[in-house]
Amino acid sequence: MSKALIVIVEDEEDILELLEYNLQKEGYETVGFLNTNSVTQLLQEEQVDLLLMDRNLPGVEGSEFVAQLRRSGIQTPVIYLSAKNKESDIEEGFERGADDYITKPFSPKELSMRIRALLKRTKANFSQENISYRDIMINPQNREVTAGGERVELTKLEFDLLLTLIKNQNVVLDRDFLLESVWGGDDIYQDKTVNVAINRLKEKIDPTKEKEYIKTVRGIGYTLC
Amino acid sequence: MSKALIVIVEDEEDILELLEYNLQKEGYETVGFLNTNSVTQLLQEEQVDLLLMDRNLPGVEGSEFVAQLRRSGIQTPVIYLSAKNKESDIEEGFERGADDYITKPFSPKELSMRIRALLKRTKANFSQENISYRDIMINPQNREVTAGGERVELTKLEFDLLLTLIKNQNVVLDRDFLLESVWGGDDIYQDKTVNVAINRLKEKIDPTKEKEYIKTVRGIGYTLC
DNA sequence: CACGCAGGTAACAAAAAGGTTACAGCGAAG
DNA sequence: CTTCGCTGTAACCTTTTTGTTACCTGCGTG
Repeated sequence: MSKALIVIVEDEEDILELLEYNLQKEGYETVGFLNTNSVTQLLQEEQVDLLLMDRNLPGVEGSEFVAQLRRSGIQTPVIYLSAKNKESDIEEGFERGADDYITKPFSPKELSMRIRALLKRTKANFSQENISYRDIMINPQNREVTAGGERVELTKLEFDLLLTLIKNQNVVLDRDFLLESVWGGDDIYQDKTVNVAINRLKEKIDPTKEKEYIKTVRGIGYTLC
Repeated sequence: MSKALIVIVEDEEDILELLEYNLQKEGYETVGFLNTNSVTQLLQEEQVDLLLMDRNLPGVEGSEFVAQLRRSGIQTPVIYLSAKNKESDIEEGFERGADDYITKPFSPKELSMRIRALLKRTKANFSQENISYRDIMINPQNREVTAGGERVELTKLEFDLLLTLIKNQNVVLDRDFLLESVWGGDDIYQDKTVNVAINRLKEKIDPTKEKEYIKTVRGIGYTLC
């Protein structure tokens, strides 16, 4: 199991550094931000395990930011760090999607324990692994494919084809194998069917034909390697 | 969707009653104990969703009891209620398997929020929170739905369908899954049944067809993303 | 350098899939 | 007992996907 990735948003640079230092020492991978600007993007692109969030940020209120995240479907666990310790503040924090709420000043040790407790409960649930090859990323859960950062729309057949190619990267797959595993072995198809499907797939993931993801192996079939 | 079951261990009868009263008011099912004697048995036999644990029990120390539970493989989430608020005590509590640690005196409201936050992560279905997707808000308690601020009247089927779609947003749900989880796996239905139901749902939550909440994934099923 | 063959391309038609509407059976409410 | 609303099915239409065919391209060998 790889290191958990923790994103920290804290506007005071000293505190941010201290937090990062402590958490890295505990064996976490950390990314720090001084404001919320590019956090959303990171959360969408990377598998972030935990968000440590100062509530007293200049500009956007931390909890409002989290509420936005929740509305857009991002369920990353959140722990608030806050000097606001009025009961109503804490309530509001939880209402807006917090998983835990720690009031400053806090002991680094307690923070660490709370992080561990929360990760224990959540790490397992977020195990949607993305499969990838070079700059192609595939999310099997929602069947989204990006190539070179660009979103690519694939049909069912194309998606299935790409998936088996990527799952078997570095192996040359012959047409019979592909027909069997992608098309399903019952019906009878021609070998050419594979060629055409591969072609359509190539056209979509690499329209300019610069990347040459899929290599043709003459006389056998195709491979990603 | 049934109520979450919370077991409370607290030796002071007054406090125990107060806790039970508050939590039942929040819609939880509770079982109270004045000591740890028969708690283990209950945890093994029933599907208990949360254990609220006083640390200062006569006889066995609360955290020692939880440590034993963990050793015997019981992973029920635990929140400690404790007057012990020394840093070392809190650390020890977490080390011995706590998921959260609340120091007395605490506000009933904060306890309730922390319970909800923890259940959200451990038992997604018991969340009492409103679930939402974009500008659709759904209240599972009274089955009220609003889309774009407008109240929408849904039939039971439509509601259940929307709920599972929202709960699984960002995941493509195929028709078999939907038939299984919304219609119930016993009877046999046609795939087309899903199409028609989705259509009726679309018509109600987005009559003008501008929002396009529900995306069709050709060859697979539907998704909210 | 030319020939043959495997693979690429493009066009087309069949098939598959989804949307839409209508209708009938069923059960709940009155 | 009647009525009304919900829901599954069927029929029909539209759109998208995909297998096939025909033809072109280019590689590799003799």
